[in-house]
Amino acid sequence: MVRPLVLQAVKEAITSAQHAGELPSFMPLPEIHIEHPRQPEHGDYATNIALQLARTARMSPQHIAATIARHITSADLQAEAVNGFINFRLSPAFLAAQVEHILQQGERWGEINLGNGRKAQVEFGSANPTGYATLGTGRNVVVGDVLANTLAASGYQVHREWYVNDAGSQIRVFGESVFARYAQALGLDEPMPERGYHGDDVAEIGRIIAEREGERFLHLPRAEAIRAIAEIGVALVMDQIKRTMQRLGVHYDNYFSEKSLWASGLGDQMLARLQQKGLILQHDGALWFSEDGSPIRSSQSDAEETPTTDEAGKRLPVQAVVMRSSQVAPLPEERPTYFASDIAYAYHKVILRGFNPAIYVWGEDHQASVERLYAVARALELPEGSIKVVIYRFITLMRGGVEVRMGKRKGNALLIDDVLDEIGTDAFRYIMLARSVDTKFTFDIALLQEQNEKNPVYYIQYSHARICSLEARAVAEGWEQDRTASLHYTHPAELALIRKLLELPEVVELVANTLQPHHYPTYARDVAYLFSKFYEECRIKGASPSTVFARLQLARATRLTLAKVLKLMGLSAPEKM
RNA sequence: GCGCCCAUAGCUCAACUGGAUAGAGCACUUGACUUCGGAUCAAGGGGUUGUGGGUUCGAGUCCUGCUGGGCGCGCCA
Repeated sequence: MVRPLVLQAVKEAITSAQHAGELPSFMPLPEIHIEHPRQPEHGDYATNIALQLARTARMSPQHIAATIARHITSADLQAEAVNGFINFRLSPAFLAAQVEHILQQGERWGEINLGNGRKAQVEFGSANPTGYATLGTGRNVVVGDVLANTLAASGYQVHREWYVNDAGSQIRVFGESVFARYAQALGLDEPMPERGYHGDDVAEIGRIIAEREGERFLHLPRAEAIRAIAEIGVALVMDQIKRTMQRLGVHYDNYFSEKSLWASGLGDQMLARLQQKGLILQHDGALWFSEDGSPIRSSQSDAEETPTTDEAGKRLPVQAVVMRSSQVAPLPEERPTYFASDIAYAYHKVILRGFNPAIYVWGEDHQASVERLYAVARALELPEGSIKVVIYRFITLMRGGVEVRMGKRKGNALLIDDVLDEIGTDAFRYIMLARSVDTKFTFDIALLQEQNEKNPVYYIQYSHARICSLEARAVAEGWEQDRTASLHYTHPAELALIRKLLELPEVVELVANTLQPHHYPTYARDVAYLFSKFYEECRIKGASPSTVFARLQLARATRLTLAKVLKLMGLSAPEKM
């Protein structure tokens, strides 16, 4: 990576200036930021360190910048002090050497080492197994998958997991819904349950069970039949979800059952541990987790919303139910709350399996759970920073210019499979990635086909295919007469392209640190654009032997870069289109 | 009522986490190949970054008031 080299040069220059008595000693030296200036005439990298030091040094920023710039000795970096900034320009020789470096790295180009081989997990998808995977889950899955790719490219050993919420009353309601559809498929007039799941997917599952299993569940006691059918239904839903994930190009290492946390006894074990710490309290017949053991503030069902902050706006300790009372939940298996399972699950991830970080990808409807999860992490004394939650904003679905409120129970949710039928995996993934997770975006199904043809993903893939074709042609027609010439680049389009290529590891680092994958599409488009410009302005065929070689090498380095960023996004890098 | 998030070009979004003249795509206007893939390239119009204050050398970015929107605050899942 280039950035650390610049950083090192700045540090050395400051030290050198201090030895020369031209700068005072700064105790402590503030963090030095090396950034890419927006304006190309400001160079390849820049730092504002002089502006930051001006106050403590009691010198003008201009003077400090000039002093530091004077002490930059690296031959690769040309330093210039302007307006208190220090701008750096990479020498053409250095840029040429970097092209060779990229080619040497090959498929590993762009990878960095933040993890040192540590185990990391990304848990994503994890939609309730009460229906097929929907559009909202699509955003979750693609974001999670790309974060996993990024950690894998950052020196982590990455584990991908889907959490199957196969416990609780929702499964009973789902079972009742499937049972009704099953009975209807067999010609009976069975009504759907209150708050049932009305989607076509649930109806399909009812039909499948009717076909495979016949009438045998009609002869069982109702509760028993529903339990059995719920189990079969969940399995069928998960089968379909797995097929959808395969279409999306996502490979999970594990599907983790919520129920297993209680079957293994880990759930109760964790509650006992927290109880010993005095953090589990009984209240109105239910068991509560109280972050600091303070009395339960409220549980009155007719009360206003329970405040989460006090009058001064300070966050109140987290309190939440872990075990429902027998009055509310007569069935023992429906007593543990989601939150109770989350406690055991977090422990299982971080302590039993050693994932650090364990990253959760959650929709914005789970934002209230984030503070709770962090409180649990503290209570269980999980290592600081081992739990990280990414919250993404919902997708607004438009049908014919009208907003549609999607709901699994209502049965009007748009399925991933249906969208994939329309536009394919690459376009779908690109759409899901191109926006910051903090932005809610609208998905207009009427404009889908029309907009799909203009999807920037094709522009990026086209560049890749074009380079492949270019290389093949160069070989076939014997363009390269001299493969030993030293690389030399002078054309602005060449230099601009090389500079952009060199940013790849920085982009990987940025995504790894911010957990925001939308930087890849932006970057990939920039690379493709600069390549097109280079391609237009710098002819290869017919140039001098050393130029042909240098430009083909640059094209190859571009292909490696595009292939890598496409791979990070989980997109195909076609050789022909 | 309280909390989290969002508001940037006609539309969809960026802006490397406080830097220098806020950038792309789409749409619109105009131009460019008898040579490497036209799914391309070049040029142009389009902005008081919702709004009022504040912090500082410097704010789309941080704090704060307001406006509009999304989500949440349950012994739902």
